[in-house]
Amino acid sequence: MGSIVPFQDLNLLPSPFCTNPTTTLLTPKIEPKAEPLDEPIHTHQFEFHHNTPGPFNSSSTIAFFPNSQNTPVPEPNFDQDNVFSEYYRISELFRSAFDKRLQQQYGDVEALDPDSRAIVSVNQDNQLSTAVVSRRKYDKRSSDLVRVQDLGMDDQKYFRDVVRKTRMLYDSLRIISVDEEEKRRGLGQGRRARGDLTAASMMRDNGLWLNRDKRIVGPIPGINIGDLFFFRMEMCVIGLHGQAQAGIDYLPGSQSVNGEPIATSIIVSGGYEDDEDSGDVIVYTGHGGQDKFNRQCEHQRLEGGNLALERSMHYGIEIRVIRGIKKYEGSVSSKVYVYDGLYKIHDCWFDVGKSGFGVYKFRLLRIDGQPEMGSTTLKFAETLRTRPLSVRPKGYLSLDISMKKEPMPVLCFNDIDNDHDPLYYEYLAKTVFPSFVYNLGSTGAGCGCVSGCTYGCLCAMKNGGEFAYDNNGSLLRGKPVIFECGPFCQCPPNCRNRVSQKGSRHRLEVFKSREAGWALRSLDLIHAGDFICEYTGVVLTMEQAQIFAMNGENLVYPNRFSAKWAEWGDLSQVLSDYIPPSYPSIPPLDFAMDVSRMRNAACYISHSATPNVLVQFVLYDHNNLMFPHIMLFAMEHIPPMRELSLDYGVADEWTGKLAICNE
DNA sequence: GGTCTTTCACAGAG
DNA sequence: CCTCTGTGAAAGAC
Repeated sequence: MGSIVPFQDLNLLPSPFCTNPTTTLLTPKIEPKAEPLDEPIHTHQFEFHHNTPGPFNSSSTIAFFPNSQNTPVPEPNFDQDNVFSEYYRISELFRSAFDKRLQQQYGDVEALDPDSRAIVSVNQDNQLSTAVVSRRKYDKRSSDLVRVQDLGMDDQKYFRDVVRKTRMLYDSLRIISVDEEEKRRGLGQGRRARGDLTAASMMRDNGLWLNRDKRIVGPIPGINIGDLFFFRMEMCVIGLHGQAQAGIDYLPGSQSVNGEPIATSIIVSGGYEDDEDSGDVIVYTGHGGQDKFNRQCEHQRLEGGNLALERSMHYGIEIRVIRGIKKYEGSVSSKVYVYDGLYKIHDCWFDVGKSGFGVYKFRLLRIDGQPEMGSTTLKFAETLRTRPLSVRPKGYLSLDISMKKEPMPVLCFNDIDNDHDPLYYEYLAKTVFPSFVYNLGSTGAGCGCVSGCTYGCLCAMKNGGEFAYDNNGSLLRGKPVIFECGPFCQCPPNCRNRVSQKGSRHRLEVFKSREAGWALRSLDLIHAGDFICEYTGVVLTMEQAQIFAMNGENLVYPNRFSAKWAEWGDLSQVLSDYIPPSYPSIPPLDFAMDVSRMRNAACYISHSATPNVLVQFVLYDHNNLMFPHIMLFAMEHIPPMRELSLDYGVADEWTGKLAICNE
């Protein structure tokens, strides 16, 4: 049995090597007008073991504070078979044991007197807890304050995947709903649809918002420092910040165990003139006292979020900080939000603001030992894009290894050793297929849209009656293969159905990292669904590939990439009657690619089981289904400077890295 | 449990 | 650039 983690001693940084995840239910049950916690709350700790696989694996420990102070705690007498795998069920169990309100709400819950500190006994078959869960509508946020820490690698991967899929669905819904709206009204007619709001409400109606069954203090599982968001609703959906507009998110006093509000996250967007933001130190202004033009017109009061921040300072509770940055290049919206990590509030005072009215101010200091702030990286990348040598005088081997074969430069950077390897390959901007590929199949079938393609054109029909991309060039729905307009079409080059054939729109950088060898990143932010680049090489038939393989060459086998395209734009989770458009089935791909002499930036992309890049097959310059182009799209918003990764679908022995790049 | 109020949105117009 | 406006939605307060 471990020890309970006192508030003051929290290890705030999940160690990647820690295999013993713990969740602490926080009940800041302090006597009214309590002094700061000089001594840890002394309690026994219960451990609740559960063996079924789930988000918390079998080594998980759930620790919690019993609800009051000094009564002796009986040693828990658990039946080891009473096991629950899902976190929320455990949460419900604790709630039923300690919360009389739940008993009033659900008469059939067998909740004991909270003061007895005994765990409610539950039927062997879990029927009680599932009954509670199914009856409970998660239309309101929970009042359980919880801290999740020390997640093991498996749990981190699990939550990262849940968050990624949720965000992917959100973005698909947002893009598709805007696209449908424009289809209905015509491009540029009237006010643009608020896809950010539509997507959020559809997901809420389907119970797909994350972390509503608990209020998380500290890090959100699956969210890393530096992660980007383009809409406030995006952060609501995953539970990073639950307010659609307000800057301070908090558990209200009316729901708190001791009646005091507790703040959990803030957004620093520059909406208050008295803010001072110097990165590690923030002077944050409380809310209130503004008129509708955001001008301070009266004194602020110590209530709501302001009081919550003060109470969080009192208890030493960490605050998530998200920064909003206006007009960042490449953003699909007017703002970019970046998660910058955890801060603690050190001071709170009432001050006279620039307006002459009284405002509350909070000095926050960033907690040490966290990864670099995402906003710092965003700013760094901004200068790197325009003047790379001013911030990095050493380390650049080339400012464009593509030698202008790509529309954007492909940089090459190494500041850790003398390896110049990427300079020695001929840069291949587009895959070239054997000539017979171009001769097979009907080559004359192009669309005749002389003044640009519209819905219903021949190429749209080939894609199941819709275009594969929206007007920003984002992938709408993944398909077995996408048919872009090509040389047989009459449409102009700016046609919306010619996204991937134009090459990368982002400044890519091949770089050497200590962990993964040569790798790839972007100096521009990449929006989820954006085209990144083609994966090029010299195409070999399988007969040729066998000879190459016998000579020890490592080849790329396109049919091995995991079929992540199927997850992109799959709306079956929110639309029960959603039937994916029917696609022509394509034959299994029967070729390999040699990248030992000619290659582009793509072959430096690292392997990951939770990748941020997906493969989508595309045809445009010929109609041979057996030989599509391998096109790469972003599966999530990728911040500048973050390493790109791809699921090569390779076996375990091929760990971490495509061997061909490190030969 | 409704209804009201507050809120560091968002996009487009001028 | 800025300011302003309409529409909008969540959630806390009462």
